[in-house]
Amino acid sequence: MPEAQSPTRKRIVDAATRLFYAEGIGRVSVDAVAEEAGLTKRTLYYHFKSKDDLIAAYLDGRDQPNLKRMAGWFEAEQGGVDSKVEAIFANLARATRHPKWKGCGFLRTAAELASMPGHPAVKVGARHKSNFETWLAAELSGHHIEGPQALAREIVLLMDGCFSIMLIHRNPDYVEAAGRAAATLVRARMSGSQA
Amino acid sequence: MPEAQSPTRKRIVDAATRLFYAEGIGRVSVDAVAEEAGLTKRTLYYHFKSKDDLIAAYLDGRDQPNLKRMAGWFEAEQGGVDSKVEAIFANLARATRHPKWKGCGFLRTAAELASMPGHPAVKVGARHKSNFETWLAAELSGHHIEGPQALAREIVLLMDGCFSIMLIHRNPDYVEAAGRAAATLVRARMSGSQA
DNA sequence: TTGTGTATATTCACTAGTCGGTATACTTAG
DNA sequence: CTAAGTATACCGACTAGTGAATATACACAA
Repeated sequence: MPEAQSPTRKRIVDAATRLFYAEGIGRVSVDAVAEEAGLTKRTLYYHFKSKDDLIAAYLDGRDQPNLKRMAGWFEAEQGGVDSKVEAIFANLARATRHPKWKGCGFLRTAAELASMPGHPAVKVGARHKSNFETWLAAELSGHHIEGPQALAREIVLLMDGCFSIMLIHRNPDYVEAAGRAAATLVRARMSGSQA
Repeated sequence: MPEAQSPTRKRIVDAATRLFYAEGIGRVSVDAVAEEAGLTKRTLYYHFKSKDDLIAAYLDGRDQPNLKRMAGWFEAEQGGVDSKVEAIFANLARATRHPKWKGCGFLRTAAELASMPGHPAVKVGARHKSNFETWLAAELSGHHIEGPQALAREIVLLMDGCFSIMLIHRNPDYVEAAGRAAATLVRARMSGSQA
């Protein structure tokens, strides 16, 4: 029985994270992950019962870092809520320009597992996306916004639209456009506003 | 040299379409496509030079049918442009309830090929998405809408957000929410309107 | 009408390599 | 001595792609 917080386990997850994100879960073999981690496949299978298990662990490890990154962008912006939302997209547009950027790992994994809706990794992804939506709704509350939950969902849709379409067009203009649309939706729900 | 419109070639593309959409391009072998088409792998390789070539042909065959489906939904709605746009999402929400629905084939393929941005199938997908955006912008023009191109792009982002997030949550409420957001964005750009 | 050449289209059998997963044995720390 | 952890070596199944032979159909000459 392997320890949940074993350093070896962490090395495996780190290696899996690098490879799975860069190449996609279907294009990376367990052998490749083991080699990247500097150990043998048998050791990997001592710490994880299957590749599916490892995929879920990979996504689980990305949940909090991703949320903190988004929250950091949101909080760093000094303007109103609409500006804070738009700032997330502005930072995202910058991130997509990085050569190693390959979209959202959660969405890409869900796309690869579209024929297995109950896959544990998809459940981890669903939890992450819900976490983000809930966090955003909380941030939007108490700013004279009607329906912060509904607004958070609309913004999530725009953001995931960015992630997906960027893999097709590779054109950050789409992310900027999404940011403007998100700001429009925020202002449309601000009481006393007419645009 | 195989004919471009050979009936055998069509059988292969049809078989590939069924399997690739249902399982994903990475989870379907060339052998499986050949068997589904009722011929041998060697024959398949007579008509297509590689699996990548076949994947591109699969997506190319979905371009026009997909566009016509969207256009049909748009035109069938009797109300204003905002209602017509929302109708696309309403129909989409219904489509996502079908058990065989597995998201957008173009986006899923792009997600699987995220590490190969120049892949011919990704280019086919980019052309399809551009075709849709261009068609929508044309439909939005001439209805007292400011910036129909920018609006079409925002709607595309919401739609692709639906496709992606539905693979994670499998909850059609997201599609309905996207439809309402799209209608809001349309009305925000209608001259003389205050919402 | 018959025979022959040629291009298209299809099959069987195969390669060389990769896949996820495991049986077995060894090392090392308590 | 025991048990956790790691290594070597292997499994059967599957992978994309190919070599060589062959079936089919039609053009054209005798």
